[in-house]
Amino acid sequence: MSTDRYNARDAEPRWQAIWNERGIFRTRNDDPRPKFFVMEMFPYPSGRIHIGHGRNYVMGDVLARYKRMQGFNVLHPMGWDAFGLPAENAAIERGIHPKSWTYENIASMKEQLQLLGLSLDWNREIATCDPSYYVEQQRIFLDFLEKGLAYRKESEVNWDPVDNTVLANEQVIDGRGWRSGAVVERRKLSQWFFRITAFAQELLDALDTLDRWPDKVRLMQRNWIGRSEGLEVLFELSKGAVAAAGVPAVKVYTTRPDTLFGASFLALSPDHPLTQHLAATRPELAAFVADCKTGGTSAEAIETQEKKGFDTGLTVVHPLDPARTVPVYVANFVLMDYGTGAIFGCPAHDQRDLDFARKYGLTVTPVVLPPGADPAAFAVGEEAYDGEGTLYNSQFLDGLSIEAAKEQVARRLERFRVGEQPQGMRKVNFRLRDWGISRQRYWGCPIPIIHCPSCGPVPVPRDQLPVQLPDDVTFDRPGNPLDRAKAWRDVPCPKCGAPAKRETDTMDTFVDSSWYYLRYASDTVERPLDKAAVAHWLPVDQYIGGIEHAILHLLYSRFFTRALKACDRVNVAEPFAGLFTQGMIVHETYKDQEGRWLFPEEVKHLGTGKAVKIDTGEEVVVGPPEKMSKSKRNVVPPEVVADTYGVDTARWFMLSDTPPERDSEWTQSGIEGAWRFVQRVWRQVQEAIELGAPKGAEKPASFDAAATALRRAAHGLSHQVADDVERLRFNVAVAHVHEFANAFGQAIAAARAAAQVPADLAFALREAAEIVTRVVGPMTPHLAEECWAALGHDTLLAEAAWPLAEPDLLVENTITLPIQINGKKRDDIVVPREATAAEVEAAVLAMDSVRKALDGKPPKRIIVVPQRIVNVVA
RNA sequence: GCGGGUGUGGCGGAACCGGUAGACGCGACGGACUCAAAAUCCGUUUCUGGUGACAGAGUGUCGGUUCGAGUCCGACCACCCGCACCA
Repeated sequence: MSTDRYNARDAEPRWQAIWNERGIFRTRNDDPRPKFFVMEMFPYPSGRIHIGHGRNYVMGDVLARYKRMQGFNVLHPMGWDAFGLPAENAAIERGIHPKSWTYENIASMKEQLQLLGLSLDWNREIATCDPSYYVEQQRIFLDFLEKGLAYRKESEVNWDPVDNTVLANEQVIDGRGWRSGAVVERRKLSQWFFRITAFAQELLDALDTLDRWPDKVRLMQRNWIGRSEGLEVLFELSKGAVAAAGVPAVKVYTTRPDTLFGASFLALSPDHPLTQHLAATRPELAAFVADCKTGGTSAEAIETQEKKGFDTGLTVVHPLDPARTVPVYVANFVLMDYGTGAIFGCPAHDQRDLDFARKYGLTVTPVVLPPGADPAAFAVGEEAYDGEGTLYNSQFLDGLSIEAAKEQVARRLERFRVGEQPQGMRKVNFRLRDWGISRQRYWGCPIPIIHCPSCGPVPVPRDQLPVQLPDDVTFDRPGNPLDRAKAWRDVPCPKCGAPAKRETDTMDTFVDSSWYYLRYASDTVERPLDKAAVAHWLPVDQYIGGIEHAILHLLYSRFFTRALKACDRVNVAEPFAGLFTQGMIVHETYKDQEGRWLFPEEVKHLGTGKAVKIDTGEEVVVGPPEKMSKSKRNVVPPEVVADTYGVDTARWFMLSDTPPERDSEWTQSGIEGAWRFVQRVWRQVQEAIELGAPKGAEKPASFDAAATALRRAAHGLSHQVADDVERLRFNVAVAHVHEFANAFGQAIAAARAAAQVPADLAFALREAAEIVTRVVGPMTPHLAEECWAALGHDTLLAEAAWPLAEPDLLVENTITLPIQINGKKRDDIVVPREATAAEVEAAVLAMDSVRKALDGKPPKRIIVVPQRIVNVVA
């Protein structure tokens, strides 16, 4: 018996060097084979990576290697999402220039990634902070500008009044600036926007075509786009109020016109023109509006703040009942950029309106009666009723369903006139807002615009692109260094030549990641966005990344391809045909008695669930598994795993046990189990070489039961693992390989026990070794190369074909059916595969156990599900 | 606050379209090999009762549909993710 261990530390670098030398993962655009484009979401170069980062790259790599074996021309690229806030924070905190910080991180992360043995085409590597990348992004911006897909408008930012700087949402903590601690204000700035709303309907409709996306992601996008059909309704101001308001009517948007008779107030956004008009002469309202401006701009901050209102004293006339008037409030929860910036409140049927009405003592009139409720007794307490029902308390709507009432109200108000306008207008609204891309920061793609006092914003002429970031900047003061970079900023207007200033805002980093997959398609720097290459490679066949990008990144990318298509730059609308969202790797956390975080390598587990610090023996507090993070020290560096067990072990472990879409826990015992299995595969292949037939031996004419069982197991393995990998069920693929190894082990033991190995078994052993080596190839590629070479091949396994299963070996001739009596399993029966339901029924009724259960009586019912189950109802 | 998800043995999890719950692995226990150990191999391992054959219970909780529910429906509980300037 060969007792040699598989030496990963020797084999892994050796095979990686050979793959590199032969350039086998380099992809050519003119390769005639069918294409397969697989990519993982590119990383932000934050520093060192930990093993938690590796999971999605390994999953993508398994698929890439598998598809290569299936004969595809695979594109599997990698790049760096290299612009962003952390680089500037490093500059502020440690005085390192964002550029050198970023490129140093890229260098070390690249080294770590290469360690994982990923079959990437590094020739197509990109970094979004590189001018050769962002020059094209600036061209795209100008294309969008020409097509009206980019424009400028006012929009609010988080403003830190002490540091005099704009804050990101994550820099606002409990409504205060993270560095200054000052209460944050919302302040308006003129900013650039991409008109994603122009595609709102199309982005919504096309979700139905994305059948290889998770349903939950499509649902999240659908809700985010938030299409609603409603009615815009004009509320005329009461006679005495028109003068004060300066306008004859207020327009509100509602999706529930059926509840109009339940209206008890109108609420205006603090930013509504009428609010602004009134506040100009009423200091107490101005103060209320100013108060509404404190706190962050995030939806979470706005929606969780206390609901507050201000009674303007004005009233409006009810559109369907001129005898009634309704008070007008200003409320902090009404958003100016959704609908018309004004709503009517129907407290009985909307929880937020109800809370507001209770707080300010407004009437609550139910107008929708739940099915079966008594109209005399039904009342709304602390919970609004938003279910189905019948209209009442609503004059001409009484007795109608909600849908019918909506229709009646719309028809009637469309006929009414307020001045020249119809009082009601049907309107489709989207929750989706245009995408604000301006960032008041240095480390991002410069927006190629020059602001001229007389010509306004002027595009930078295309022959002057890229507008490169100046290197000579300082981070010693808060604010955007580009505002202070005079030599860079002050330029003549391209139109009139007068002194002008560059746009100092840079682009949102989501812009960078909205088209990088298109850049990968091109194999030349000269044409970073190459229409023909995009037509060849897109859509991405399989995109793999975290669920945290379910909405923004993926929606922005879907918008980008459409916008680029409108500019005639590409021909593809949907960028990602297949999407997979993988879970994170989590790890236990450890704290010593003083509450300091400890690294896993400082801790030793005792059998009892307790753990101690290795050097002191002090007991350690073991916390639940959490996302790996530097701050909690629950990280495992890939180098350490590679040095101790080898990369293939780490890859195998990452694919094992946990379904890939779920969070997976990294454990020491798990990695040791993976290491044992890697060794087991190696040993079994060695033994099969020793006991089996030589390479190229002739196939025997027949196989006995033992040899056939092994052949069934091996051929079944290749069939099942292919299916598992296609469906990205890597944990099940791993289980199938384990199952095979158990069968392989028995066959090897049988061969070893025989005086002389029979020819059919010898052939089957050899065949099994050849099959399992190729099947594990995508998952443990270095081990597989080593086995492949040991089997006598002088080709690379990475370039071998997937083993084709013989169909005859995949079907069983007999089937074991479970027998249930009254839904409980009581027995089994073995029947021929092609037995009819009637034959099965007869056989079942003849069984002792069934006869006993029936006790001489005929069964009430008997259900035979062919090839599945039999249920006898006694 | 709004939107989305997850929940199965001691642990990670499997179970296809409603059809044998617990595949496979980890851990634990027992055995073989060994002078011994490591490594390896074999066996047992959901819970309760029983020496045993076996019986009963069991997929977060409560209820429903069905011949049959981890799977479908309703209500609830716990935890996780996103919310437009983190990436």
